[in-house]
Amino acid sequence: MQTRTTLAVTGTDECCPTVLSSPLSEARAEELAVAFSVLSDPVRLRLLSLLASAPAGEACVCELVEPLGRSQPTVSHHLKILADAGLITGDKRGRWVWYRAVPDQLDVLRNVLA
Amino acid sequence: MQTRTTLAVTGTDECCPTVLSSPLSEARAEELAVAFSVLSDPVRLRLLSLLASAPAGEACVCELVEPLGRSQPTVSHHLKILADAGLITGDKRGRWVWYRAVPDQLDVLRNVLA
DNA sequence: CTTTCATATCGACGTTTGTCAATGGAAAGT
DNA sequence: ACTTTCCATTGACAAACGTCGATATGAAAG
Repeated sequence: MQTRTTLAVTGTDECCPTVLSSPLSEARAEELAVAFSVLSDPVRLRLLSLLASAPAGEACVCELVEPLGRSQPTVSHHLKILADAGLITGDKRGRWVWYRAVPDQLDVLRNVLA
Repeated sequence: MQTRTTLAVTGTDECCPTVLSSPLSEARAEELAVAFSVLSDPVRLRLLSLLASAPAGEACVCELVEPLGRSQPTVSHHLKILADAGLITGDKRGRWVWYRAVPDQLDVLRNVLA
């Protein structure tokens, strides 16, 4: 089951509350913690950067396994986590699935740290 | 043992490589993953925001335990993790230890997500 | 229709993490 | 000195996580 859990762009009532601007609610803190936990793995960070700098901005799984030095199931596992977080998207074409980075969610997280 | 592990501001040779601008080295990815893992806990995120918006920008541990709903050892544990990451600093005055947020490291992480 | 290939899912295992009760240590009050 | 108060450390435990081998799915090729 794909549980796409993107991030709320802003808080409840204010414009752009950041981590340092106002006390986080318990729910918002939990939400942000989950978002940052997606970035707290070296394999996922390298996946993001590999996809962003891949030719045409996309790559299939078979091209990612070897440079990461992890098994194919492990790479597939991390791709799913990134996709569920809205950081990448996968497009199945023929036998291959082409993944590409989606910068929007990263921007949201970046603004939270302002 | 206090292992202060702040983050390298830039990469090896380029000016300001971000996650999406160039493929991360294995070492850099590991370094960033550790940094983001500090932010991947709701208690630590709330600690950061509570300290930032506290009167005079600082608070003692005794003022943090109750709003967080965690035990005093647990709060102390998270404060240590934040301090080791360079995100906060503690200042012992009398019987109290006053913590305050240090925004510099957050800026570094924010730039990485650009 | 069988085979082959690319990817996803499952099951299991060892490691890491968050949590608290109990304890230790330091500083101030009595 | 003795007690209190504030904070850090220790030890133990359950839950979450990263990893891989085995297997399932699904699409193209022969």
